[in-house]
Amino acid sequence: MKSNKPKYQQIIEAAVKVIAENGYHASQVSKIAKEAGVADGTIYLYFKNKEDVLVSVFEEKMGQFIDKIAKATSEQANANDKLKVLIEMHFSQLEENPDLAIVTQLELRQSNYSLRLQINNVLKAYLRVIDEVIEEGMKDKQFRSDINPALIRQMIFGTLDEVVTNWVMKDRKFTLVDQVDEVHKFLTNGLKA
Amino acid sequence: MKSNKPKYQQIIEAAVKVIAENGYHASQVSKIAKEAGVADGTIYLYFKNKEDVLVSVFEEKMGQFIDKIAKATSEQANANDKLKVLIEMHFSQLEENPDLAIVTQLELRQSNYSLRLQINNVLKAYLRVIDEVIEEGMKDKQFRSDINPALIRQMIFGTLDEVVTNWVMKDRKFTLVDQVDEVHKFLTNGLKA
Amino acid sequence: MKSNKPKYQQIIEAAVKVIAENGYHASQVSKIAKEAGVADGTIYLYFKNKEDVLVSVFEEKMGQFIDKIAKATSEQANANDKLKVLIEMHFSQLEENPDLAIVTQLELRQSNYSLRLQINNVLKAYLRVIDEVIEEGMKDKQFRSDINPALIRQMIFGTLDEVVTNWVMKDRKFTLVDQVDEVHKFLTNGLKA
Amino acid sequence: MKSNKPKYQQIIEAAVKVIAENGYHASQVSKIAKEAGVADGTIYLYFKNKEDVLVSVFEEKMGQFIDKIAKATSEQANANDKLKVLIEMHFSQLEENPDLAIVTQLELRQSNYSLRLQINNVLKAYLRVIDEVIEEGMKDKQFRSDINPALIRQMIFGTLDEVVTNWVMKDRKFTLVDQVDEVHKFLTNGLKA
DNA sequence: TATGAATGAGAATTCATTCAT
DNA sequence: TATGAATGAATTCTCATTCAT
Repeated sequence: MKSNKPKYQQIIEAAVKVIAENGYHASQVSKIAKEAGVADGTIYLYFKNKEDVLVSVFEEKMGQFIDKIAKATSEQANANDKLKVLIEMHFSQLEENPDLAIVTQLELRQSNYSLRLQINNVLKAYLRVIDEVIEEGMKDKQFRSDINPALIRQMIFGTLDEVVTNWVMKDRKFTLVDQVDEVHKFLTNGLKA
Repeated sequence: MKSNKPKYQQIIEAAVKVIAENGYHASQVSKIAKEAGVADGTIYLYFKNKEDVLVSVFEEKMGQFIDKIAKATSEQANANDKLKVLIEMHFSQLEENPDLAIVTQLELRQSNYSLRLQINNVLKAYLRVIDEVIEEGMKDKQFRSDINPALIRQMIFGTLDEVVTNWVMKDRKFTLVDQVDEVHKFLTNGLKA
Repeated sequence: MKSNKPKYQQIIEAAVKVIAENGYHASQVSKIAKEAGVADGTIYLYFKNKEDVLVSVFEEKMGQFIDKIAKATSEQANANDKLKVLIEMHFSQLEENPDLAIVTQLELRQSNYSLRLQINNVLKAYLRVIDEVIEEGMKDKQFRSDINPALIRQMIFGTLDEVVTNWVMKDRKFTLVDQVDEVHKFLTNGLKA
Repeated sequence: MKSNKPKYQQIIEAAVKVIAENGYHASQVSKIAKEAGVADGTIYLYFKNKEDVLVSVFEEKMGQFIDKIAKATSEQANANDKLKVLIEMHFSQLEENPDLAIVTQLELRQSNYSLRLQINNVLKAYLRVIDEVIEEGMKDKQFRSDINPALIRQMIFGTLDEVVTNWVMKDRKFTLVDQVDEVHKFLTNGLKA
């Protein structure tokens, strides 16, 4: 967390709301400022520029998202259970924060290359959590030993990401957490020794 | 294919090249026109607006992409083999067309919501191909019967898409088709009866 | 002259008028465009940016100013007469174009360093004309031989420039060309052998 | 001198330094406050607004500049000697204070019309000193009697000012006081009876 | 006196699209 | 069909100034 100043958090929350409601390209700085209840110029006391606001939204929100998942998996005894909790937490956290889901799955992906790179950088922490689960599964023989961990991690992340994106694009008409078991079964079957 | 007029194709090809080289946001209509060797205004004789150019790029290129995959899978005898060929074709086609891969995996995703919807519409044809493979696999007992086909389709597509995106973002430093066997094994294991 | 396109000249003339009437800092691009009867964007078809408009104003107008003085001095037989004509032309041209006088003596001097450098570059042509008169005067013994030509040139230019600036700042309440004889006498006395 | 309060002087000195180092347009109030070691708001306890700071810089510094020249000329016995001392003092004071020279010759001239008027007002005291020398020279027949004193004063000031500006713009690569004799000779020759 | 966080007005520039030729 | 000059709407960021403390 970059700052505990209340205005910093206000602006972050306002940005999520404005982007979720208006879409990436219609989210002007002035709109975010108004939603946050501050003057346009105040944004620039807390952020370098507009891109910095967007990156910070991702850092703050995904940071918490990832921390919770990392904590929850660490409390599980084996790789299969860890993977189960990871899927559960991934789905439930986004299901509980529809605005955040819209922002991360749809809107922020419309950003330019520079922002995409910074977003990917934040995601690395999540990919490492997945990597650790895979490693543990291989060591404990829950997963096959002939897998390419990096490729598997891409497939796990791609699977989860696509399911969530689909759910958002279908206007969240089905329940995400209800899919956990089947997704988990698919992934563990794909991996089992 | 919307049109066989040579200028129509010229503009499509120019758009792919310009977007791959400059990125989505730096691909102005005037740049595409110049690359295509026509005047700016001429673009509007063949396309309704800029978005229509981009949608058409996706339609033309993904249309061919999907047709080839549909044809190849139809020539295979069972679901497992069909899935194998689908992965092979998905990877090999994009590996052979790096410009197209950059455009579809990275650049066109920066587009606005309206364009994304139209892109998804084009993708439906591909998703139907995947659906047919899944159905056949279930019917022939190669795949489990307790799966949710729609969810499985999302996971398969998400897996392939993420692997390709990763390959593009890593500047295509590894060989995509070398991953086919492992991806196929992962998916069929996840699905097998 | 950079261009003969009519719009180019329209914009130059509009800029002179707008700057003379509103002052440097209140001369927005949109105001110049409106005065020129073109759209804001049209300015950018003919000029790289706002600074380029201002530099071009100076280049065009001072270019003509200097050309006329160079031609007139070349038609005089000796250094004293050349200096006389130079002063006459310097004063009369600005007296006949009050807007231009305001722009060159007051407004464009408020510009930033980059523009000032480019303005100085244009002025070099004028300084060379003065230098040639000084050289001829020294060669023909009309002027003393113990002078530092560069210093003398600065003093001549400084003298003329200050007199004109004063005239502009005093709202042009006296007649500039009436001062020619006395200025000429002062300068030639200061220089005579 | 408006004030003897130490902070007033601190701010004046800071403004000269900041403007000399950063240029007029990059000299924000906050930068001057930081250099002076005070808070932004403190500036407004001592000055009405930013323009007032800049005017005060000119008043303070040029006030001292002019006082010294007035005192030095008053100690000379005749107009020619007074003019000599005036030139000497004009050049030497600016040569000894390069920051001040940059500020008065280049940076403050980029200011708006209102500030220029106030600067000219300060300069009037200097112009009166020049006027007195001219009057004395005419009365004592060292200078011609057929001159227009106001015009001559403009030419003298223009000459000195242009020479100093040139010296500053050429990055002070030559020695200003070495030019005193030639400038003096040029001016007195131009004026002598 | 002194602080410094907050304010909010203001302007250059881009580029998709049009339309007279 | 084809051209390309012209259009004009739309938005980020800076910085002088204020005022509650």
